Amino acid sequence: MPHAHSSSAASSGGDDLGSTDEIKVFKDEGDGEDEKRSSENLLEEKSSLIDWTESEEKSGEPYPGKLSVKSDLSPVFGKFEPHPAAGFNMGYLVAPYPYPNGGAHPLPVAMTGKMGLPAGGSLSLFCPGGDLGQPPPAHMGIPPPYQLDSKLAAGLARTPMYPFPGGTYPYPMLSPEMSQVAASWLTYGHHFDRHTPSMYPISSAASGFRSPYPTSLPISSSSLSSELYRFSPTLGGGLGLGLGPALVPPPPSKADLDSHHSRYARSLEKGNGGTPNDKPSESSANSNKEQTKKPHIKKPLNAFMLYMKEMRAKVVAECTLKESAAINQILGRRWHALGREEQAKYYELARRERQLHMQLYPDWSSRANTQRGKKRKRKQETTDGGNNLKKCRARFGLDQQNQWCKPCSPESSSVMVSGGLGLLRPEPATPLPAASLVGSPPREPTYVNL
DNA sequence: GGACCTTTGAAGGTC
DNA sequence: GACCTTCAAAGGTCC
Repeated sequence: MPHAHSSSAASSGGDDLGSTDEIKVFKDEGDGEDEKRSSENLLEEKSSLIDWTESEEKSGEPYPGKLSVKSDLSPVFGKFEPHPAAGFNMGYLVAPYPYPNGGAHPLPVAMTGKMGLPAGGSLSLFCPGGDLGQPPPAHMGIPPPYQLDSKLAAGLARTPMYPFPGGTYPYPMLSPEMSQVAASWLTYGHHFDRHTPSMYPISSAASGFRSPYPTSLPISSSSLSSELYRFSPTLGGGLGLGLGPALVPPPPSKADLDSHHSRYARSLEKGNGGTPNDKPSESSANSNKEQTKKPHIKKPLNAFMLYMKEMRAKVVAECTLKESAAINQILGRRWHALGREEQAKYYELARRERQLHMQLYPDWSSRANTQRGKKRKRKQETTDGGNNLKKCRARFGLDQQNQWCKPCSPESSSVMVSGGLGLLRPEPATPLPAASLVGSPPREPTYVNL
């Protein structure tokens, strides 16, 4: 069976930064030795980065690591080198890293941009008056660099699911304390994150990778070596990038990883139909039982998820919001407002997450993950009014009820328009008539042409 | 307790 | 190749 990651990535063109070529490099240059490179080596290199990060903070010296900016991408992908970008920690980048075009990304970058703030430091784009108070740009997003041109040419955009009628955002405005927080961000500049107290039990050895993210998951070397260990950007995939709790664990020992890998390899082999060495006497019932016990290896986080993980806490504090749906919409806008280079950092991080995930779980596939997942989200769209009500309201918003399907229309049903879904925005002053509604709405495309 | 909401992106399946 | 579906995170809400 071909490798799920490399095959799909190569066939689909990859997700970022010209990964098609990169994957090709990965496969072509892999003489076996590099591909067998163990994760503990990676983690050791992370440790060196940690050490360097701490020293850099004192001396201001650039990362003296193995990699320099090269026009050739192969070192990054093919050999999984400790990338200087791994020093991108707590809101500042510590070294240049290569881009597909061979160029170097000058770093550090302005943190106002990283935070989705205007370069001038104005608070106008904060959620109370900026993020949500302005209509989304015609071009909602900055696609990954590898597809930027094509998407721009296509004029693709995503329609927001949470409309804010009248260009106003109904959530509480920036509180005084949060104004201070916001101001402190601007004041602290590119090291703003280090002022955010970490809630993680980070060892002193890893303290160079401070994390602003709260977590309830105590991370220890023992937990890493347990069966409960699962891939997460916060657990080992982060390369110490400061994007979440998973990115800042103390490196597990070699024994831990050996044990972990071997157990997982066996687990995954069984889960994927077994190996020639599997005992044929194993009953299907036992197999199913074991399967249910297998830890769920989650997908590596994509660029936006990494961005959300990093920025969520700030948005929550800034907007005094807790509803993730609303927060995610804010983050979605901020994501689109990010500069191309800023986004590229997250695409780079996401790529590394996937690379590490591939190395840790070479037999993992999203397909198997879906089949064996604990939950199955997002029921298929049904024709019942209740479900469509949620869909239409969420999809089009209360100010675009003319686009609701007939069952959802307030004129054709007795369903209350306001109330019910707590996440929905307040009813507009003058609801649009539910005219020209015929049948159910078409399945919404992810993007719409403008 | 679990589905749902919301966001973007990755991956895999289908046609 | 286009399109569709699911799942990653997150926490409030609803059933």
